[in-house]
Amino acid sequence: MAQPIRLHQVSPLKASCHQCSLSNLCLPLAVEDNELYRLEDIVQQGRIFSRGEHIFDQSTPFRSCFAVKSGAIKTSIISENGEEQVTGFFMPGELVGLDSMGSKNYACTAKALERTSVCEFPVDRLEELTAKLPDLQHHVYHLMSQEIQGSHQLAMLLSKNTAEERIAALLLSLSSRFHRRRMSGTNFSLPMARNDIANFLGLAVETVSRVFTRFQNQGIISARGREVELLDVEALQTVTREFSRQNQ
Amino acid sequence: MAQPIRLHQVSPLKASCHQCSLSNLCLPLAVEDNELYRLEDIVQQGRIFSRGEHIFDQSTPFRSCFAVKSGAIKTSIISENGEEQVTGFFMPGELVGLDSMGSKNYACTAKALERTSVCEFPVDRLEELTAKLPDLQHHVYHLMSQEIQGSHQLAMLLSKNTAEERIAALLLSLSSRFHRRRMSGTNFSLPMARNDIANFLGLAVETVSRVFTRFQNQGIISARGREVELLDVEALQTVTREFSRQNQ
DNA sequence: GTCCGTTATTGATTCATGTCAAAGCCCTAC
DNA sequence: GTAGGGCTTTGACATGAATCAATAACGGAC
Repeated sequence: MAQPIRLHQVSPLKASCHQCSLSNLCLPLAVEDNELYRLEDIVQQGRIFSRGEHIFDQSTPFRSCFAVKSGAIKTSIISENGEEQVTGFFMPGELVGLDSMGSKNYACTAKALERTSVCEFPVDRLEELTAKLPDLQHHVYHLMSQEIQGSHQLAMLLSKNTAEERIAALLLSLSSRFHRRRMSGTNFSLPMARNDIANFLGLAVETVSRVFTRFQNQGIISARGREVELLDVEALQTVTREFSRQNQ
Repeated sequence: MAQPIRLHQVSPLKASCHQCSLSNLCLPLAVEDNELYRLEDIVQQGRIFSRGEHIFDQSTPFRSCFAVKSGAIKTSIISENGEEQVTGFFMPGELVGLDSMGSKNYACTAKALERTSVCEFPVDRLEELTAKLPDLQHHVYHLMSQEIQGSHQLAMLLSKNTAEERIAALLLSLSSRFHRRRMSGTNFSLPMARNDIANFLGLAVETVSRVFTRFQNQGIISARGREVELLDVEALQTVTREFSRQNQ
């Protein structure tokens, strides 16, 4: 279908959502094709962060949300006494920073787990745009509610489930997120270290390590470092009995 | 200051945010006086629920958010295998249902902990209104992000803190929420049963009970059933070292 | 006021997971 | 290619909180 020609040229600083392979996962998902230029107007092509770099931290004034384009990000909160709690992992197509909406500073710290590129959505402009595009507003509400639900699901996992159940749940969650991007859901490489997994799931690193080897001995998975293969998804689902709804 | 007379009469079904004592905590907080009638236009005076009644559950189609007017509500998610996880307690002035925004059904079950009255905000109309009132939209984003943050804080509490720390944190959170309503922050009655506290904090009831008596023996609190007095807030804060930021 | 079901407390024991300690592995940088 | 530091694994042991079990207190209904 021929699109009417728009006078909005793609500048080097502007992202082209039209051409982005993640447009069916990211915000463009909720914007009509003929309105997409409005989103492109406000998006800024973010820079590339190398592994370990901070995208922002809890002392940064909150300006923007970030969509992951490639790579992966972990977010965590750090308490007064310096303890860290990993609150999430963000993969391509996912939006980081929603937990800070309406706050003065970011509510968490975001760190690139690997070489990562992002698109930046300045919130003041995003809020203007969501007021104009009801579908987009609805979608942002939806994304935020998803994040609340995911976090509640995590709380449930933390308070009710064993180490094995937690890890099975995480593996399945990652699996479905890879799958959504049309990548293998059974053969992938973990973007995060054991340490991050442990912290996220409220476990000691040693426990994570032990569960991985246990799963391996049972033939459920096969793992070498960050390389993982899910050999028996059924078995993992049996272990879990929950967390399934976390990603829609 | 004289307000221009509005032709919007207060019908029995409509709430009067103007006269509501909670207007400085609830949504009216983010609406200019001269726009308040718009909010009143969409609010429905909800009915009164008696203790134990469901406001909605996970099979109810999502239609509305509810503001607590009096009483208290607990929300929880119930997993496939029937396990319950209490996800929050809502006191007067607080908004229930944000975790379901954009979903087909409610994401949780809401139950009145005591005789409770609510105001109802149908979401379709609320979304229309937030598109028209930028401040209100901003506030809703803010409330949702607060809920994400609170839930992350809970996850941290669950994964990093001892039973004593969790309970101290909850007591302080309740204290500050009572205080915000200009009620005593040191002398109040818990709206929820020990069981709900236990479930929320990922503990066994027995543990909650034991910690209560321990705190009592240490002279930190004094408790008789649901009646609680905080005798040494400092001590509680020392126990906690976190969770403080949970309520703004 | 009294009865009965629910909720709370207290005690004894068990167990999953944390902690401490020590190798081993891998990956990067020189 | 090799050296170094950071991750990861594995083992031994300690422990906080769960579980099981029983009693006690409460609170609503009649």
